[in-house]
Amino acid sequence: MTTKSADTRAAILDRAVDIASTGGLEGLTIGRLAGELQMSKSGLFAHFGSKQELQLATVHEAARRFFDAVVAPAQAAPAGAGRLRDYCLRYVDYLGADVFEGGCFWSAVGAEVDDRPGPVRDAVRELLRAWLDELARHAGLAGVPDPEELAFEVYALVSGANAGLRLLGDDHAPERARAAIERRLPA
Amino acid sequence: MTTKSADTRAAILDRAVDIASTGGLEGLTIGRLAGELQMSKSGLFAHFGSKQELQLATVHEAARRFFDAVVAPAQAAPAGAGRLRDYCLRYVDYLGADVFEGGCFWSAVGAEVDDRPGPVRDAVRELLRAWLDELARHAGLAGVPDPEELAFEVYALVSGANAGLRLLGDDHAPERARAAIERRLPA
DNA sequence: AAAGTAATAACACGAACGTTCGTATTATGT
DNA sequence: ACATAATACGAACGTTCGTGTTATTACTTT
Repeated sequence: MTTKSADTRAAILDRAVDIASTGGLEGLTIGRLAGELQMSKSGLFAHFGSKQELQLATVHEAARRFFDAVVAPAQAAPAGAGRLRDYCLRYVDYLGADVFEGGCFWSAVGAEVDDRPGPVRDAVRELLRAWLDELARHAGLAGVPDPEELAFEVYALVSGANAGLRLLGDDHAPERARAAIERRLPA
Repeated sequence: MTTKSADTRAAILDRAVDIASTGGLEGLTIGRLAGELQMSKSGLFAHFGSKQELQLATVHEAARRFFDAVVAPAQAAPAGAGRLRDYCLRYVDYLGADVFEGGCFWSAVGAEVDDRPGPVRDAVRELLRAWLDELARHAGLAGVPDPEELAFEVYALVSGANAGLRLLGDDHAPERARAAIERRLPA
């Protein structure tokens, strides 16, 4: 059963994720969110109880989107080198796929929360680490000597491509990242 | 001649850069800055006339610090491969050198302004591009096939190391970046 | 030492922030 | 149909934001 409340909550988070991907969790204000969704601040607020809960819910919703866009579709590929390559390709492609309105959610939010201790930072950190672990796991299965080093490099290159795309307006930044990753992947 | 006003302004910007490196330009509020420096909001405000001017001055002061820590000391090395290597080493080292209180200023601020058009974003963009151009220039002198690709990769890896350091708390992230860069540099 | 200028402080403003409260409306279950 | 919960609303709270205006201190220069 899909209750009314759940629908509203989903609509709120759907918009919240895009707002946060552009303006960060700081730009995600309850007033703005309520305005865009044409509902009252208090009505919206009641769904979460606090700003922090809204932020946490937004982060987890973003993780769901990332999972659907990058992780899930790659499950068809065989574990190890194949899955690793599939992950990497989709990881780069996701930058240009408008999964989030403001580019990579994690790049936008990561730099924002890294010096702000608390549950929100912990959630972002844990989700990112889980993703890197998953990359490293399949690199390990593929026989890569230092799987964590490879996971780090892939993450850095994709994040750099997002910055190149968003900040510098360099349209072939993703292609640069793809080239670097391709050169790094096991044959 | 060093007037009183210039000294105060320098002290303000000195603190402003560190605040912005932690909380971003959004966390750099006039009230907080005035409080930490034990002066009135209006007295501080008079030095800049607007928040945007304060932000621009802060960005340029950050550029000066980066220049002093990374660019200037490398001028001793010979142009080309030598300078490129020196740049890269200092670029990585600067992450752990506490040049900014909150890690890499450009990582903190870049993701924040990338979706916010205006003079501040333009300034950050131009400064970053100048740095990448300088890296690429010496890569070109060193005979690297695709100098801009190399500059991009170095930038991505250092930015990634900052994220690893700050967000994940991974202390050997810089070493990972160093290893990747070393492997990439011309012999 | 006095006059004049530059720098800082004090105070107030409108707007937006997160949050709380009481009330009205809409769905649900009997 | 009616009772009861779930959901949304509007208004207001206290705080902080950036930005002015007006006064007072602190420096410079004669």
